[in-house]
Amino acid sequence: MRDAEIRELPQLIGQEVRVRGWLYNARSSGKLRFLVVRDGSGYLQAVVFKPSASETLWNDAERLTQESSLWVVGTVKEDGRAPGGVELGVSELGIVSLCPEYPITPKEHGPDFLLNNRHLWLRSKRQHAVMRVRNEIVFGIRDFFYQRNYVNIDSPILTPAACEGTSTLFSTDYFGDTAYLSQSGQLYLEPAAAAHGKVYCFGPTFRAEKSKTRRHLMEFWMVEPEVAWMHFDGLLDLAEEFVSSLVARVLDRCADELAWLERDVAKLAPAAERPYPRIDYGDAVERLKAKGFPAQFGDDFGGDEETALADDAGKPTMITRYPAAIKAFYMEPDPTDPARALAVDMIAPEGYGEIIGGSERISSYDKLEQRIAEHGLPRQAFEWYLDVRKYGAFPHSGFGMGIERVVSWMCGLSHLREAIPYPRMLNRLYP
RNA sequence: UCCGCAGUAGCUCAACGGUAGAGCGUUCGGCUGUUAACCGAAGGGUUGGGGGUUCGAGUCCCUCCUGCGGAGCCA
Repeated sequence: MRDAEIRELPQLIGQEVRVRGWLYNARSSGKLRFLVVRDGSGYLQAVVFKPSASETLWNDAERLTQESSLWVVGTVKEDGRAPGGVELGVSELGIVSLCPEYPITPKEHGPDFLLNNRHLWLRSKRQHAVMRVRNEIVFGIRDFFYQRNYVNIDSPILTPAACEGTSTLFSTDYFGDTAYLSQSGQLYLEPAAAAHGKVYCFGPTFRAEKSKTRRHLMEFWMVEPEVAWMHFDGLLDLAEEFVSSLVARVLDRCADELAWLERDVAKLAPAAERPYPRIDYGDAVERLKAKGFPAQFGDDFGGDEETALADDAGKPTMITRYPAAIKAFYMEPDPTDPARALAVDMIAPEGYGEIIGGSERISSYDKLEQRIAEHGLPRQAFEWYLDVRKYGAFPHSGFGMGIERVVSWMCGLSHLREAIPYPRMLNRLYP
C-alpha cells in the first residue's frame, strides 16, 4: 500500500492507496457517506458504505467536520457518478485533527470577510486555481528568460532614495538613516545590463500611493527585463513575444484552472497570437476623440480610455511614443520628435489596463544629466546611475510588467486582490 | 484627498415608521449513490458607535467609525 496524491489516482485504478488531506465537504445518504477530500493536488470523493464498514469507521466518517485533516485508505475505483470519474472505497479512516466550526462555508461570502480570512480562503477551490495560474506565469517568466540566456539579477528592496522620484514611497529606519522600499528595480538593473547584456529582475515592489481601485495594490510583484544594444522596435517585439508566450503557456497548461474560474478562454486566446496592435500615441488620442472621449494631446489616458483602446482589437495593445512630459526622466527622446519619448504601454483587453510600461533608455551622459536637473532630482543620488553612461555608454531598453495584473487578466478576476496570496491594500495589512 | 454606495444571526441577505426573518453553517433526527444533496427539528440578535425626531426607529435626521466601488497616481 502506498501514499498517493489525488491527481495521480486515475492511474491507480484497482490499487489500495492512502490519501492524506482535508475534508472539503461531506454528504450523506442513509447508509452512505460521501467525503470530499482535498489534498492540494485535487479533489477526491471518498465513499464509506455502512454495511461494510466497522462501527468505528462509520462513526468517524459521521464525526468529520469541514476542513478536518484526515487520511483514508481504500481501493481506487472508476465510477462515472463521482466527480472526476474516480472515487475511493474507504476501508480505513484516520482523523488527524477534528476541525471546529470553519468560518468559510460552501456558500457566498463578502470580500471583507474573505480578506480577513485570507489565510483560510487560500484553501478554497477558486483561490487554489488562481495560485496555480500565478505559479505557471511566474515559472513561465523565468523559463522565457532562461531559454533566451537572460541572467536574473535582482535589485535591492531597501534603497537610499526614490528611483523615479514620482510615486510616494514607504520609508523605514535604517540604523538612523531613512531607507525606502523599492518602487522599481530598473535603475539598478541598467548597470547589470552592462555586465551581462541581457538581464532581468523579479521581485516585490512597493507604492505608498493611496490608490483605492481594483487595479492597485501597495505591494505587488514586477518583472523587469533590461537589454543592452536593444532599441525601441526591438523592445516592442520583446514585449509582444513575452506576453503572447505566457498566454499560450497558461492556455496550454492551466486549462483545468481556467475552467474552474469560468474564464472565457475565447476572449483570452487571441492574445496568444502575434502581432499585437501598435498605436502611436497621437493616433490613440485621435481615436479616443472619435469615440467621444475628452482626450487631449499631452494627457495621459484614464482607465476607461485604456479599455476602449485595447478592446478595439480584443488583444493586448501597445501605445507608443508618449509625450516626454508625462513620462519618466530616463526615457530616450524620439529622434524624429524630441517632445516625444520612446516609451510604450501595453494595455490588456477586457478592462485590465496597463500591464507593461517600458522604454528605450537615455544612453547619453549629457542628456541624462540634463533630464535629472529638469526634473529637480538630487543629482548626488544619481551619480552611480550616471556612471552607466560615463563608463562605456550603450543603447539599451527595458520594460516592467506587473504580475498581479497579468494573473488577474488571465484568470478573469474582478479584483487584483485575488491575484496575490496576501494582498497589501489601503487599510489592509492583515493577515 | 474627493465623489457615490453599504454596515441586521458565524456567513450571505430580507423586513411600508408598528411583534427581528430566510438560506447556508452548527447540533439532533431521517434517507443505499450524493454532486453547493435533500427532508424535519433545535439553538443562534446590544440591527457598526454616539446623539436627535417620534406614542413608537433596523427604517427618518446629525455625527463618528469601518468596508466597498470610482477619480487622481500608477504596474
